[in-house]
Amino acid sequence: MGRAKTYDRDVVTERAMLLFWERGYHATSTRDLTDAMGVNPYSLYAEFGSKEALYAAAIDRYEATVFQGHFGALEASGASIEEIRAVLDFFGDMGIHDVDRRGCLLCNATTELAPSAEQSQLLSARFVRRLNGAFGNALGNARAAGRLSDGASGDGLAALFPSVLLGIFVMARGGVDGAVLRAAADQALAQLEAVVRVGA
Amino acid sequence: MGRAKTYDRDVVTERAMLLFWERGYHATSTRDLTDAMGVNPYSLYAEFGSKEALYAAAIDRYEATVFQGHFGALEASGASIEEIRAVLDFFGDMGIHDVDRRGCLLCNATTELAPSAEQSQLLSARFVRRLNGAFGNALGNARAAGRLSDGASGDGLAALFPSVLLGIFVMARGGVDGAVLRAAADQALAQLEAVVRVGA
DNA sequence: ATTGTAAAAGAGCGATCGCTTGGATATCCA
DNA sequence: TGGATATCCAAGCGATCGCTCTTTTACAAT
Repeated sequence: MGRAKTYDRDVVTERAMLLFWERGYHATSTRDLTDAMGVNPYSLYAEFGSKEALYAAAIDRYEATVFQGHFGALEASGASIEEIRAVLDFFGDMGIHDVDRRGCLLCNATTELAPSAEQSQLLSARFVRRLNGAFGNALGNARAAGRLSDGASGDGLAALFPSVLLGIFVMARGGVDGAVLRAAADQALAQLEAVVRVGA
Repeated sequence: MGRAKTYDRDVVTERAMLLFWERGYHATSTRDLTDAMGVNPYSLYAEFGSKEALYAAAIDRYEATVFQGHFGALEASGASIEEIRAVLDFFGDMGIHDVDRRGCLLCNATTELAPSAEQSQLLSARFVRRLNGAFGNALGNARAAGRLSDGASGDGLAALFPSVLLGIFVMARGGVDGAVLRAAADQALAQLEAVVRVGA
């Protein structure tokens, strides 16, 4: 039935994702993409249809792999305080981990393409809603387990933490001193401990 | 002495700033700029030198006018709790104010151009440092006036608030539901009230 | 081995990019 | 008012943009 493809869709999508992540949408040319993906222009358009569709595929892959890897634990049925601590602590060290200053692809995509594509609004809203829901789930579990102090609902923190993380993503991409990111994360962690019942 | 200019540098820089703010750097063509500025290509390059230099001029104007207008009060010698409340409350309504979803130009510039221009790192670092210093100034004044509770230094909040605001900027540009922005700002305000001595 | 078929390869499409140039025009000084 | 001079204006520069075509090549089914 004809010649077989010499590339793997997942592999080349991953490479495109990394390039978009590093440079952004407009600053990445199709020539850059074909070079990095090891695929010819014809194959790129036969496989994905357009640069914009390739970008969407890269975004989808990012959410299914990177985002899921970072926040999936918060969405689990057993997620609680420990998972929140781990996530906030991890991104407190983003200045160390993210040495090449890629930040977060979803955050970068939101700020670069917000006004033009109406679907990007859906993307951003879904992205933030998922972050919000992830923290809300973990905090809700903690509350149900009686691990939060009486007055605290956790809803406020479920709104605060995503915003803090977005700020950390921006600062990481901007090359801000890692100590500033660490301080922001530590303060968020302190707010968390303030509502956790002692000894729970 | 030759013909006089038919445009005002401040006026055309303002127009360029608004266009960059709305669309970003790469998505704004020089044709778009000359149209919006009401200036010919020759005049644009005679006045600014390059698209990149015009962008820098727009950034400078943004910091001197918009950013200064929003955060200048926090940097004043008399700034205290009231100024912090006002700023956080204002951006809690950013979903209402920023109907055309421009977000923050400095935040957008940080995420779009971070990896390419090394000077953008300086820009982002300066931008965040100024935000940090502004909140630190107001919190320091409040502490010196004995308005913070004994244990609280305010340093943690001076790191937290800029991060929360950056998150709000991203969400506003992404078209996220205004209630989410409001909730993040309210929680930040709650953290502030938690360290303010009652009746002070 | 032969043949049908789909992918690889690379030249190149029209359009637009940032930017420049030459002649027309308007303003300032003497 | 008469040059001198700097700005305006439109046309268009080479380069690159996203994308497509034709030819060549290699795999799969017979």
